[in-house]
Amino acid sequence: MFFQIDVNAPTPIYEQIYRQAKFLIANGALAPDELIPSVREVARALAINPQTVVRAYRDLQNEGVVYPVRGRGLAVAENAKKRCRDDRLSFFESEFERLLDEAIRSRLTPEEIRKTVLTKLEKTLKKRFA
Amino acid sequence: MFFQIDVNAPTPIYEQIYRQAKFLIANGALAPDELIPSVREVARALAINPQTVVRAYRDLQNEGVVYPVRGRGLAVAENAKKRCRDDRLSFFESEFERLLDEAIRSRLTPEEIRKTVLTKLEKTLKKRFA
Amino acid sequence: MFFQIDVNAPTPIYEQIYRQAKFLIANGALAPDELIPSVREVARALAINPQTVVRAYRDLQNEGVVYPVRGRGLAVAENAKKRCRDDRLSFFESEFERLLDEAIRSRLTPEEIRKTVLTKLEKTLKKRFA
Amino acid sequence: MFFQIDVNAPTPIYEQIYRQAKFLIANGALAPDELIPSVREVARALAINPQTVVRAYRDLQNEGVVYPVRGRGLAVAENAKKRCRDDRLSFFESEFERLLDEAIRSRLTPEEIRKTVLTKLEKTLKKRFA
DNA sequence: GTGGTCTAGACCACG
DNA sequence: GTGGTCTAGACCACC
Repeated sequence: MFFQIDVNAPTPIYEQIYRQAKFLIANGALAPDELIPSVREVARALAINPQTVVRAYRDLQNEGVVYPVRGRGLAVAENAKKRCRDDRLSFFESEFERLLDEAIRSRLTPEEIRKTVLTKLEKTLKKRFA
Repeated sequence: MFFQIDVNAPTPIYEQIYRQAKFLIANGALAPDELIPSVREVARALAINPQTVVRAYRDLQNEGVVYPVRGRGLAVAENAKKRCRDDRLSFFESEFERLLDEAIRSRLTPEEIRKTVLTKLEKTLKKRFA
Repeated sequence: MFFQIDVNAPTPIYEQIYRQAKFLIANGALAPDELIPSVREVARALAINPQTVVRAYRDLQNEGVVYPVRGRGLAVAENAKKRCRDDRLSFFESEFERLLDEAIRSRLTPEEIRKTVLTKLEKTLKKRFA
Repeated sequence: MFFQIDVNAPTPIYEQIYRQAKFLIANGALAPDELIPSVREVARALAINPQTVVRAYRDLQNEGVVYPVRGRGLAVAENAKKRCRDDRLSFFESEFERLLDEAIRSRLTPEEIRKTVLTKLEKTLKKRFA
């Protein structure tokens, strides 16, 4: 299945789906005019309520990333790839920035922050991409 | 005022106060047996609901970091400094780890993650500690 | 081809076909006892699902506007012309009325409504019948 | 109560609320930084399911027309008035245009269209604003 | 089969 | 008290 969700993550499930869909489009894994997996299919595969998927797909539609094909499903918009590409890192980047801001407000020193980030980063990447 | 909060941050206000109090204790800015600022004082200074401060202070009490002094307020516990020191980086570290996890689930490549983190890190530290 | 549909319009495709068929009959473009275009022909010409055409033709049959000719298709009923004539403007009229109702509920003033309608009306007619 | 809905209208209830909220903001009936009626309040007053109101309010938030005030409700954004003003007539205008387009596709003549619109317009305005 | 809307009710976080 | 999320299930329109 396309989507990998973590029901225990603080990020809402619908948002995880929403973001991953955009990433898949950016990657080209979902091509323009191609139908994305149906609401029911995703709900079944992830063992979640269809409404949760509906919510994610509605947000994608509101952004113009996908468009409805009557009676068939939702398809990737022509111009979606470029737009999703632009969003690609900005999610991650802005969340990382917020994290740094709060660390600074909490009086962590630049050295502490830098050391923690660099250590954790390499350790995690090593472990997850070993 | 001791605390610097950001009402627009996704982190609840009460948690921002809770964390910063612990950091201040770890730093020694709030010494053992010293009274911490009163609920009213904090609420007025930050222009927030007193209940929010109450909630933060309750969490601190539940952890044994502060203890009530009848009629006078809340004071820093004797053994609090050591305990807060241990927590010092763990908040930041664990949140950064969750962020990395989601980035990986979202199919960002190690290179993209590393580049984004390093760039943003230095840029932010430079700007905020210039 | 007789029918002109807009797959992006909010009006269902089958209803667009249904209405246009009735208008064509009212106009005399489709005469009594004349065969209307076959389901396959229409579906192919408009590049739509044959079931959609079937649905439109079923509605026409249910109203008695067309009748089946075994092995040949659907033909226009004798008394259809008069009946279609009566429906001619009522679709448009009733939809326009609903539109006005919602505009009023949305607090648009009579002046705003009148001005918008008159301007748009003349502009559109001019452009489309130039 | 602020909102007037028609449960029998083809327009979804949540969209009726969404639109009327924008109109009220454009009118100044809902001022910047003022709290809009709560989800529960609206649901009770209109005798509809709170989720339906939630849906409308979420759309307003996504557009940046209202913003959440933690624990208190949703407030009108500073720049919302201008934006809503711009949208004010465009809903009505674009729907009217779609209606005209379909009338033309249905082979109504310019004269028929003009006569129907003008008659219905004056009759409705007279009746509703008598 | 598809998505869209609505209802009903639960639980949570926040102030 | 507020909004946010999720579940469960119904009914509809469309193809």
